[in-house]
This record gives sequence, C-alpha cells and structure tokens, in this order.
Amino acid sequence: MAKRSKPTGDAVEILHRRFYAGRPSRLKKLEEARANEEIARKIRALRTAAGHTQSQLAKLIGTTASVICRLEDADYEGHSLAMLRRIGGALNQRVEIRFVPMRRSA
Amino acid sequence: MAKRSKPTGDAVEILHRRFYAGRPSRLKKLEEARANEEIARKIRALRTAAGHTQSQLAKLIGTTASVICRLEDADYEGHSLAMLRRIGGALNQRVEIRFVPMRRSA
DNA sequence: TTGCAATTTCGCAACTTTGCGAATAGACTG
DNA sequence: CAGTCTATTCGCAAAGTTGCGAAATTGCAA
Repeated sequence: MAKRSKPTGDAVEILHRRFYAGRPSRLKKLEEARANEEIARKIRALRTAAGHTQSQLAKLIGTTASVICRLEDADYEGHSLAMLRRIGGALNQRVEIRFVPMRRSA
Repeated sequence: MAKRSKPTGDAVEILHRRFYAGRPSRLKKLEEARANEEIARKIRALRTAAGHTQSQLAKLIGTTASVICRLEDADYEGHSLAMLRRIGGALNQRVEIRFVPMRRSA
C-alpha cells in the first residue's frame, strides 16, 4: 500500500503503538493476516500475468472458479502448500519455502 | 544422501533416463517427493539447531511428539502452511513463500 | 545386559481445506 | 436496455490434516 503524507502516517503510527506495541499475540495475528493477504496477491498476480481468468486457471488445476476466487480473497486464511503447488505447477512455477530468522526484540 | 563413486552414479543416471525422461507426471511426483523431504529436513534442522527434542518442540506449539515425528518423516506428504508457521513461530522464524519460475523444456 | 530418554508407528476422532453448483453482482459492449 | 464474460458469495459433502495416546523401536550410557 502507498505511503501517505505526514499527518495520516502519524495517526497510523499512533494506532500501531496503542494497539500492538508489546502485545505479541496481536502482533502474531497481524503478521498472519499480512502473510495471507500476500499469498492471495501472489496467486492473483501469477494468474493475471499468465493471462488467465479464474475459470481458466481453475480448469488447469482441475477445480472451479469459485475455489480460485476464494484463494485470491485477501481474508482467506486456509492457504495450503498443496494448493500453492498445484497453482505453481499449472503456471510453471516452483513453490519455494524458507524459514527466515526474525529479529527477537521489537 | 552421500554421493557414490562412478559406477553407481552411472546406474542412477541410467535409471533416471529409463523411468523419468520425458514423463512429466513422473517428474512432477519426483519433484514433490523431493520438496517434502526437504521440508522434513528443514523442520528437523530447525528443531535440533534450537536444541529441542521432539517432545519439547511439540509442547511449544501445543501438540505431541508423534505429530512432530510425522512432520520430520521424509515420506510425509501432508505439510501445511499452518503447521510450518506454528513451528516457525515457536522457533523465531518467519515462513517465506515464493513462486519461482521453472525452466520449461528438459 | 539393564535402564532410560528419544523417536517412530499405528489407529481413529476432530477439525480444516477443497469441490462444486447455484445464485448474485460488476463491468463492458452492442 | 439485454447479453455476455468475469468475479464473488453461500452452503454442504468429500477429502485431507491434526490431535493424541499407547505400544514398539532405537540409541546411548552405566
């Protein structure tokens, strides 16, 4: 999402401090939500870059458009490796998984 | 597994040619098997690097040792993003997902 | 060998993701 | 406006993953 000018940016920062700072469980949920949103975006980007509609991609991996739509929904929380691989396979992409260390403090 | 000396290496190559060359579905399964094996190894590496037993890690993520054992089994095919994230979370690692293009031909 | 902790295997219940059709909504064109 | 293509939402059944305890096995040290 785009960076905003100063006033709004500050408000966001203030809200962040108020609701998340020092609250690991909230932070964890936030991160998860971001990760899911990112996966949704990646799927859609891959599909549109390949020039397919949801129905076309669905057919390629042997399912229906509503399933693809669900996967591209930013609020969907049920992403699975199996599905990512099926999509990757149809679009000639390998799914790479990495564990990357997080800095501990904050 | 360890590299072997020439004769066996050639045999492996011959077998590869005989059973996989030009057979996409077999190749796909092979790749999947390798990917699963790799995830299993990564989980185990992460756990041992952190100095935990299977039971200890299990407790950290709220499950049992037999579940961890299953995940570290190279033949296990059911890896999920959800579980990888739980493990990563307990061991201070973020799970990164990337689609990386495959070369099409051979 | 014995003892003990760690790992592995098995079976099944509980939960989660997928399959899929039908209905709805949005965008664009003629 | 009607017609068409695309995307989205809903509900439920099918398939897949996780939970978990008990029993069997492995590995190591006394």
